[in-house]
Amino acid sequence: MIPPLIDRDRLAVDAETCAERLIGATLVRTLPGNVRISGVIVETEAYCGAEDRAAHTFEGRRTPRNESMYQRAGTAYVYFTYGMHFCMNVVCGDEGEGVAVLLRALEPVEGIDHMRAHRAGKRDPASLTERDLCSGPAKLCAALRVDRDLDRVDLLDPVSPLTLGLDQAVYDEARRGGILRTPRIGIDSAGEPWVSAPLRFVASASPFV
DNA sequence: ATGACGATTTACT
DNA sequence: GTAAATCGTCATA
Repeated sequence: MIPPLIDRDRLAVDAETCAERLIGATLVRTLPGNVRISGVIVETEAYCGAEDRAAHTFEGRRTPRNESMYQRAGTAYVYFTYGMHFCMNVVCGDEGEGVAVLLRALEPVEGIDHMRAHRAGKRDPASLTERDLCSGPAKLCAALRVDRDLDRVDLLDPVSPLTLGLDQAVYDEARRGGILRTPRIGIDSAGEPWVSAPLRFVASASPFV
């Protein structure tokens, strides 16, 4: 079924609140040929803007790359890293604030065979377990074929090729086991207090992280 | 113009 | 556990 879009007001809050709130929401990718690929968000990280040493917008840095992070809540911020991977964020807060939530893992729902094909690359698609399809920020982008073309897309516009939905039953089920908070991953050079700040959120019951 | 460095993943020892 | 892959971006000059 098609989940209704999330309300923009629900996203126009601080990154920490938004990151917690996005656990259980559904990310939907639409490809040419009526192909739908979707999954439920089970792991997120908050990036808190100018004050956050680990954020791309630290000290108000504004460049062509991170421009979309300053757009209104509900905008996608997709960036290229390590010369080979894409990662995606959901912009939150107020327009011009530069705060966002990194999506780190999904529970695959629709288009699982397409995910396999997109993630396999040179490998045998059948060798990938379902748990391995979207369990990482760059993995989920590969699985849903999210790349730089989707940077700056409005995730709350129903005609966008990438949207954010909220099905109440799915949402509740994903959050049933509770939500765990831990420090963020891969930001070791950011220094304290940011390295140990508990800004990563995980659906504790999920095997898909 | 140049160089250092990633909000990572994968394969290999 | 360790290391390679791989290149756009950004700060410095």
